[in-house]
Amino acid sequence: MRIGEVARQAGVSVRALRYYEEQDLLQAERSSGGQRQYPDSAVDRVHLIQQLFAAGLPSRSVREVLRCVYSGTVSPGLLDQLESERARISGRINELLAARDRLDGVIATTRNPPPECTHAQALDGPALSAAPSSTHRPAPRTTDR
Amino acid sequence: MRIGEVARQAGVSVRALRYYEEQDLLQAERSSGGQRQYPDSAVDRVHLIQQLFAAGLPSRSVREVLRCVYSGTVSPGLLDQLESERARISGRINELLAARDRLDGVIATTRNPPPECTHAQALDGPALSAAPSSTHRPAPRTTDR
DNA sequence: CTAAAACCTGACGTTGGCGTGAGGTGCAAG
DNA sequence: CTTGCACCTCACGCCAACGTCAGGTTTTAG
Repeated sequence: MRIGEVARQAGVSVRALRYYEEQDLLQAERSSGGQRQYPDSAVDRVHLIQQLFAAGLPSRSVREVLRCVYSGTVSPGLLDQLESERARISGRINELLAARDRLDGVIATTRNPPPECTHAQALDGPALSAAPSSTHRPAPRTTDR
Repeated sequence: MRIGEVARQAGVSVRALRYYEEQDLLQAERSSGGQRQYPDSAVDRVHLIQQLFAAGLPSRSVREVLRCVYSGTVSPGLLDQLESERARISGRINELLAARDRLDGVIATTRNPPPECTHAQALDGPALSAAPSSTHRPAPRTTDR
């Protein structure tokens, strides 16, 4: 399989695949003419890479995870690193949930403005239902299992 | 209130506050000597800005949201834009949930490697329980309400 | 055999939210 | 007055995952 086909099947750009090789995330054989040759499994591997990138892992971490998954060897300290990555992801999810709730408040306010805003404009504080609380959110619902 | 105090209370850098002004997200009066003067409400406003940035909104969108929230005026098309931002956030959350599940699979495999990997190394496909499916994930649980 | 895809290797550009000096000013205290 | 800290305005640096152009080679279709 050549690079263009892998790119199509995996839904990424050719440039991305070359970048993955440069970052040592995805190896390829070379044909006599110097062109990259991939096994079919490369497509799945690229999917995994994409998901890990989507999770916000840096390429260094992705590299280690890939080594672990595809070789069965466990480098020391990797587990701790994975756990901390997991924690970061959970934290990020909670951030996004909070932000989405906040945005929902704004949307609701926008959709039907409350009477207190119909006549009074340019309040110097946010008196809308989007309600920025003074110090700290109560951390409504978490997602950490 | 001067810039350093706002920065401390809001937990951001002075540089960030100046950047917000440059991006027209946070205005400030100036003292006779040219120093920025903020009302107390600026701290909450900065919190809101931070949350919107955390949600991945670009500064242009943040600017519009702020105008809406703090003035009560609804610019045309803003609602659609907010909805699409919300959708993006939800999509991002689902990506992260999927990635976290994937990572959990890797972690489980790492913690106690399955027998099939104890003797066979260098499988050309991922036969581990992290299990990259061939084409498309079934989109397990969504978070869009 | 030839033209057109598809591929190759550099190498520079992009994007955003700031970090980080450099070099100068405002302001309250001693 | 002068020390010293907080503040000011440029303006370049950064990081990551590629996009993109340039200029040349390999492979494939006819």
